[in-house]
Amino acid sequence: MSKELAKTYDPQGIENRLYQKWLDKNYFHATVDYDKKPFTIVIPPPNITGQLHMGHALDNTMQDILIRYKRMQGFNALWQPGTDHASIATEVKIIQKLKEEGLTKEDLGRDGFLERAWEWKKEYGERIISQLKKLGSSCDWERERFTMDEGCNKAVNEVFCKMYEKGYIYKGSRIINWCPVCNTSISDAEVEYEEQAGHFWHIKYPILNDDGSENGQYLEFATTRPETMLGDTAVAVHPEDERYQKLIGKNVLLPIVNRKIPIVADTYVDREFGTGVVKITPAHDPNDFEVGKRHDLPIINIMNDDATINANGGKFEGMDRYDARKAIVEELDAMGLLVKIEDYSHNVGTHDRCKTTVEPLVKQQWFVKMDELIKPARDSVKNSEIRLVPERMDKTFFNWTDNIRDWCISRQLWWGHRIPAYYCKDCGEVAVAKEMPHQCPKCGCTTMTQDPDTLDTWFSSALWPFSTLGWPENTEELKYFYPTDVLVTGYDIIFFWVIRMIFSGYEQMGEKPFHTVLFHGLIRDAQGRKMSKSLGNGIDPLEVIEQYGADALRMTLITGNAPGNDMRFHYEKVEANRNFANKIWNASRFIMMNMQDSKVTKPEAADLLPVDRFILSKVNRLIKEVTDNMENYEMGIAVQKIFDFIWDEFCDWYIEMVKPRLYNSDDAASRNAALYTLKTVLIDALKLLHPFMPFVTEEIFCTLQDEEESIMVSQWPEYKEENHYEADEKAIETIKEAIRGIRNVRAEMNVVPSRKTQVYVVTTQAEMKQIFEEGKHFFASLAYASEVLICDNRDDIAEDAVSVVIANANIYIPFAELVDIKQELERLKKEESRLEGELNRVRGMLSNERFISKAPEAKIAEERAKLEKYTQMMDQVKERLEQLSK
RNA sequence: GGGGUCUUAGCUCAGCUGGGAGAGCAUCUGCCUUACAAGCAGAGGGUCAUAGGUUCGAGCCCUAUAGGCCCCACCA
Repeated sequence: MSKELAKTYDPQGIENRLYQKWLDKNYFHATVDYDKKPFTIVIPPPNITGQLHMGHALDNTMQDILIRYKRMQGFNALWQPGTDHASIATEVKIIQKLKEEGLTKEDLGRDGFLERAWEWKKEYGERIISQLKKLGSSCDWERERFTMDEGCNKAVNEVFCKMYEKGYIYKGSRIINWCPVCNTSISDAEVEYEEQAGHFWHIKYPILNDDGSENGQYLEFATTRPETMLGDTAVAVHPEDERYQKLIGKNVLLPIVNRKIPIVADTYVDREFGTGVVKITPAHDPNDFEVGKRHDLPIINIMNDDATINANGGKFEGMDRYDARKAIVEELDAMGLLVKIEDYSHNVGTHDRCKTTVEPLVKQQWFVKMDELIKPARDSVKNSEIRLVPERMDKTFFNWTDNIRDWCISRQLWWGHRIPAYYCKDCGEVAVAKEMPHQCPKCGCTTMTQDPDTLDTWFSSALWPFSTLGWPENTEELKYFYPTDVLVTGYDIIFFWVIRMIFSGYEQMGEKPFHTVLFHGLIRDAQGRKMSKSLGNGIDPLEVIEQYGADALRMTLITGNAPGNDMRFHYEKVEANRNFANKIWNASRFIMMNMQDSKVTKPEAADLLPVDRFILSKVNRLIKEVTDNMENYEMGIAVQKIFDFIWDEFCDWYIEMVKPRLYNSDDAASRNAALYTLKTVLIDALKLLHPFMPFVTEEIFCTLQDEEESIMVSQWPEYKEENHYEADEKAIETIKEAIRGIRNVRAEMNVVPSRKTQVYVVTTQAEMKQIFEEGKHFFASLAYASEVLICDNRDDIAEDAVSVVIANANIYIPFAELVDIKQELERLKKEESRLEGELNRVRGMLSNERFISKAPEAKIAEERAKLEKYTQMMDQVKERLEQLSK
């Protein structure tokens, strides 16, 4: 009846075939169905620039685990997939490609460039999707979306117009971060600070008399950016700084430029730092910009967009910022105004994409006003409407929400959502509208032009949880699947994305976008370094899949990892998990081999032996624990338990214990009971494992029982009180302990492995007698016993027999010619001191009045039971020692 | 400057609300036992960073110290 399985598990071939089957059966597709509860995850859309990397692999494995788990639990599970246009990242890549062809984007023009971009999207968007499929991701591919598709575009325009009308979006001239290489503004979140060695130039400006003549005194200060002096419009001191009280309100002469600039007083200046004097360049420093606003200082921009000096820089016009710096320092030196140069290490802002030093510039840009919008987002986490896992991420979250600044959303790029603002050529009126107005709302002329800028790529991803469900249309999907359930992502994009989705959800939908955010960490290389292209230490998940299978990779990424923690990637771990897949494979193969010529039926309760109930009880307990762990997003713990159960409890113990019954066809009822138990437990274990290792579990499941079409639509196992067999678990644990003891002794005594030995169990306890009576046959197959005798005393057993002591029983193995009394004495002494330690601990606890009065009763009872057990064991060891010492 | 986090077996890491220290890999010993040598059986190995405190009881909670990593802020 059952099909044959190959001797070793070979993921190649199997994985692709099964994935295709799932697609063909349409299992991943979720439709609105009010009879079922929805469970929804929206994918963090991968960029169309990239290939699948380990971070994606982890992120998507976690999502797939949750989705598969919930789907098996009967939820209407929707995993909403899609890709991100990644405006700047993609644009940079396309420009690079054009450069190889000797072209610039200007050569192509805006339309030509966009055409190329869409070609890029098609090619690389498909590639990343196909890579996600290799992982086993059970996304609803029929619903695949793209951040720049028609619907998302509509959502973006809708939000932009709505927020503009409400005053949340405004255009303003403010200081922003400018990337002179990418030629665009960027948001604060895109600036990375890095420590760089630089210099501190100490410079002095001549102080002027009221009549404009130099008074011969100087004001000294230090700067890391001397070239910006061309745009200085003041120097500032602290208002309470006694040294400079008299100078406040006077002027200094800006050298080279020969401009008279005032000395202003502002609390921004730190009196303790340097000379307590700061040059103020409102156009090129965010802090100076603020000072300038307070004192109504002119803003003199001295730089072009490519970071060369502009006409305001006089003779330095056209020079690069660093060349100008050199020239200006030289000139100041020649004028005697350079006091000294110090080495100085400071943080320099760089663009996270291209690592170019950003230039703060004052420009007209579009902004989102954040102070009001952020409130519901902050409250949602504060009052646990949205739960961050792990909890510590709350602090990171609040750190951002409490210090938020307005979000610069316009980008001087072509690839992205074009800003829906239109300008009248004649009167300059600005009209923000979803469609280009045919005429100017103010002067009525018909020449309106659209704002050339595009939006920050995160503007559209912020809308992702609802735009993908059809918003702004009021779709059935939106009503049914929104709010979504869990968002799974890396902690590195909490500011870029998570926070922005949350406030967008509240603002646009009036409701949170998800109730839980499950964070994961970074995957590092074996040395703990970040995987990066420049280091060349990246590991390609597709190669790992190719070599070891997707299941092994998925296990590797989940095992032994807690939410939000970084992890290192070791091939040894992948290998161990590949071996695990093979282990299950072979265990299943073994079971199927034995089922081949018999029809397995549900046995009578009386036919189940204690060992059967033991494993049924164990798997029942496992079901409960794993389900609890899954509910708490403790995937690493859950999968570890499944791993241990399958390998240790099921394979190494249960299967070994029932082998004799399988080989003995005389007792058909017992054989059937064993087979039934094997099959039942295996199926439950496979189900629990399926979300983690979808392929191998599916292949076995389908081979094992032809009637079921797929494990992924089977039902998640449930804990059942009637499957809990406390006494049988205890009995089999006792037998296991005895077997381990005998094996241990045999190994230590170097008994020839194949040599059979007699085993005597001495106990006067009725309960123990029964346990051993029922379990004595296990000693033959698992502990090389030729014969097991259960007796009340050791009178008839050879004096030099070796003993194994377990609670309430003493096991003797006579090794007449082998045993070394001295060695055995040593062993027993070791055991004695171990028990001594345990007894001391337990007695200490129980004799502590405060423990008795304060500890929970269950704990006290537990310790009392231990005391009894250890006391008995100790008595036996002592008795044994006495006999041997005679 | 502010915040977070880590320090547990040789290595990489688990350890959920405090109640007798775990896994994988590596090492050592013995086994090709008819599911699996990608395997089986056995063993060694840890004052859980340090010092205090809370508690009947601390790897876990609190404080301080040392070292590592990360995030935010950016005193020119």
